Amino acid sequence: MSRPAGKTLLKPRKTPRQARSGATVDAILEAAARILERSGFDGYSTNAIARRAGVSIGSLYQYFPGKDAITASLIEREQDALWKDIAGIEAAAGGSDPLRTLIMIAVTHQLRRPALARILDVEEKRLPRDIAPSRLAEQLIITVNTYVEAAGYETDMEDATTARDIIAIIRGMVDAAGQYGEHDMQTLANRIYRAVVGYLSCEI
Amino acid sequence: MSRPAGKTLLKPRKTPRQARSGATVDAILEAAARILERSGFDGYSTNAIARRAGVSIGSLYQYFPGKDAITASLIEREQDALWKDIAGIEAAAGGSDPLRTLIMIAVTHQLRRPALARILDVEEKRLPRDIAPSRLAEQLIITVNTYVEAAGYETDMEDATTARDIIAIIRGMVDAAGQYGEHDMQTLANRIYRAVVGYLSCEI
DNA sequence: TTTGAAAGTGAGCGATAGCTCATATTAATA
DNA sequence: TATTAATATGAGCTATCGCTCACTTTCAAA
Repeated sequence: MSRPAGKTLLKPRKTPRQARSGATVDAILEAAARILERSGFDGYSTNAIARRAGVSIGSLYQYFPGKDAITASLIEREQDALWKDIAGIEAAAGGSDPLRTLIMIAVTHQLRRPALARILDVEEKRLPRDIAPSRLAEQLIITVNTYVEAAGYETDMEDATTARDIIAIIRGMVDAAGQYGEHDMQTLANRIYRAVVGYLSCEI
Repeated sequence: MSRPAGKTLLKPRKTPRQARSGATVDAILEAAARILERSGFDGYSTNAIARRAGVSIGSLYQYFPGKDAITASLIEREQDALWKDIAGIEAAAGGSDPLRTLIMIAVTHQLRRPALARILDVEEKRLPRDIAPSRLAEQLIITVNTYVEAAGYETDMEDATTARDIIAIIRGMVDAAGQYGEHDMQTLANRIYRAVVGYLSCEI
């Protein structure tokens, strides 16, 4: 329970050099994910994570400086996967509507492991600013801004209000859908698309 | 840390009969609120709550069966205040646009104590279903449905998808605004209104 | 092989959390 | 004023948590 000052580090203290240690880190992260999505914060302890990963508590602390670091790494892992998909949009030519594709990716991602995604969203907000991953948020704003302008709508590149609003709309609707156990991704994506386009078009 | 089965009660174990005990309960709730909005979950312990409330830990447990019950009561307190404002809309004639009024109320409420509101939103999702207050959600859906139909838009009263989407949009945008430290309520309310009306009007 | 670094182990420490209960105080009732 | 129910107290119990460290095992380079 002790949380001395200067202890909130994000990065693993040791970088895996051999294959087996990489597997250990993966096992720890996956164990943490499974505990979180099955029982929430109850039972989400470092000892429980190590036990479920089939790894000793000592090994866990060889790679993570603290419990929050595990959660942060987990968030980063999911965000990287999401960002990888999003970054693929540009590669896949500009044939279809990139905004629509973006929404579909967000929906797909959130509904793949809904319980985990939702609890990580919550935990991300709870984590101290200096430990929580934040790259995704900035990258997303830029990307959304680009797509919105490409679609012919005006935006304010400076304060990025429009992009932030759109992201807030998507996140809000996708989160709610996960909460209510929705599973029809197409329908959900359509509704979100309506909200976003409606917001951009509305001239009241 | 023990959390035996059957211990997750929502209601205070004892109902205050004298004035002073009512004051005790209020002091506990306000102390919990202050701790939460000032330092988040760090330091949000029953002992700390009692100390800040100027009340003994024993008194705290006379009225609350556990820590979660305090948080739940706090959420309920805020939701009741919000609902009281919303219920006042109908009383205040149907002169202006009720949807717009509803949005303004939500914005005002969230930005009055933004840190507290945001952390309670998070905690509400984290709390076990059987202990978290849920009346507001149901009431809100009905109200929003009514306003939307009064404004001339079609809705599906059964699955309440439209109402839920609108609530998700409002919550998402208001939460994000609180996160980014926005304080201009009028501007924010206008943007949310655009999103909601846009969603309702968009025919894609 | 030898050898040293990398990886892995787990008993157990210090801290603190949630919570109880025997007791004291206060306020309403007779 | 005497009685009793309501309210308040806080030392301290137990459980568990995050985490350390002295130690063993495994692997790969020499």
